[in-house]
Amino acid sequence: MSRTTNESEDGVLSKDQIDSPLMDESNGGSGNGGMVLKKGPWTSAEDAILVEYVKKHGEGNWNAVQKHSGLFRCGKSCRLRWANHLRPNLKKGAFTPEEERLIVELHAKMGNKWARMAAHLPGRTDNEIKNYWNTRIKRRQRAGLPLYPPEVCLQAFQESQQGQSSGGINGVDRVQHDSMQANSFEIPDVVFDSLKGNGCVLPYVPDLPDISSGGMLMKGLGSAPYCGFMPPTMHRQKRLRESTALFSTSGGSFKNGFPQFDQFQNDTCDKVARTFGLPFPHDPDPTTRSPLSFGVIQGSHSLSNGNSSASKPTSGAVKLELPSLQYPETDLGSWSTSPPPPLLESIDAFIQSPPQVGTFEPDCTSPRNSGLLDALLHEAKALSSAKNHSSEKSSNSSSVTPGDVAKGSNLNICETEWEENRDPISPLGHSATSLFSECTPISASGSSLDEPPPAETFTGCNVKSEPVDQAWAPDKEKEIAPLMDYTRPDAILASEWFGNGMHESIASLLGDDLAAECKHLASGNPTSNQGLGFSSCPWNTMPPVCQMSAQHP
DNA sequence: AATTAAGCCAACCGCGCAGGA
DNA sequence: TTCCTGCGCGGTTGGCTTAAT
Repeated sequence: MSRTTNESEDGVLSKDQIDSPLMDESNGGSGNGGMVLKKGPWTSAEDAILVEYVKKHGEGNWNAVQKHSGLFRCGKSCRLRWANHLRPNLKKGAFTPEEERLIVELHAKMGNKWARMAAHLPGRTDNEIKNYWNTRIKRRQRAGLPLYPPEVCLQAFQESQQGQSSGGINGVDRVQHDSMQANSFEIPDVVFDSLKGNGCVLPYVPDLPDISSGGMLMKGLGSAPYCGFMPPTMHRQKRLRESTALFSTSGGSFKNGFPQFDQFQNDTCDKVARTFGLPFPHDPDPTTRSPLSFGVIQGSHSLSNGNSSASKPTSGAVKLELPSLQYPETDLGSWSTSPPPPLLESIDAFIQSPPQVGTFEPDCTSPRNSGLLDALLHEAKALSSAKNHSSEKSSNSSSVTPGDVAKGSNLNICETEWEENRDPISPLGHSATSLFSECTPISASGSSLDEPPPAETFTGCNVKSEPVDQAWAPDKEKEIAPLMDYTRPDAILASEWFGNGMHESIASLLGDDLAAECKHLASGNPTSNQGLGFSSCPWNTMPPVCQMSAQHP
């Protein structure tokens, strides 16, 4: 596994190596007494030295290694080498199917917490898992598959329902898990099964609207651990920490008492939601609803045709790991073939009776993230909730106005702009762009992952008000488009929540001009309760907003 | 056979946290 | 309280390997 190029079996460092560009001269300063540290691949000799050192002195105090062992490596490098390659009991080779499943489950639960995931996978390192996951994501994205197998989604969903009924994640009095540690680390080795019990994922699902609105709105594009879905401009790690800090510093509880781990869970939920098709809670058109429209659907073409699956490395084969798509019959089969019908039914029921956005406790939409806009909206919401909450739920459930349809083109333009302004692989990208790409393969002909259909045909702006272009993957589009929009940041604007006098509150915060704009947009919203998927009008405003929030530190 | 693209993985980098001085 | 150091984590990169053309 470990490549030891620059191998110099007989020595720690040759002069060439020391003089090589690999040597980190920048680190040769204070801590190293001007000594040049070597970079790059480790040699077996270095490994031996490090192993010997650890045997004598134990792990830790890595900076001392270089001082006492003669290795020209920085402490970090030593630690990394030890942890990833030299320490005993490391398991080498391809991940077994069990491990893969575990990783998926853990990731669904933890997000990009590689070290924590590694704790559940004896012999595996965080780096290994991370690499595996990233590769898997790429594969699945390319293949148009959902990141999480339906089973995981369903489990998560089921968990969420249980959790919702049992305690309410949104409860103010909910105990603040000390970050994820409480739930993720203490989880027994077995992972996902235990996940069922801790309700850690569950909370998210019901909160999807919140996620899509508050979370995304605030965070901009960044919610997903996803890992690869994160906008390059904003590191998730950073965001997570920031948001966590935000939560923790605000008295340990957000107004609604979202625990710190909510952020973490948000990630999970986000992922689960995406896998679900994200917007799953709202499918305004029952006719389009089907098991396939849930979860599997986005990638379901693959799943259903047995082409899915995540990497299914050949068991025991170290270097024989092939792209997951080459193992359709194995793992994929289990993931894709048969989501438990009962679960689907429950999901279906959930879809039929999704939590109305308007019914959200105001605090449920409180900023889980540290986005500026989110904070503003939340504040505005808090200000307005008292006077507006009860009376205006229906007022904004206005139907589509002609003007809305007329706006279609503009909206589409804006949507296009939005598409252009976001990272194609961001969580939002997943909900929209990714959906495009994921659906295209099945749809037909000329489409490819690289060539998503024009946004205009898929924006959802007109989905409800007028038939979409049926020429393009009609069925799939019907299923997905409505769902998709729900995941968009603008959905919140389209919701009752936003419409319920929110503009008034916003006016106090943003000024009349902005508020007027918001009001205008909100009033033009063709959907209200159920039409979250068709938040076409507000959509216009979102790109700049999201950009702002995304840029917000 | 040569070239190119994609996959994969080890290692590096930056950041933040915790503990101690 | 502030600063420093050590450490760990997560994201990214560089380069090797393999597959495809």
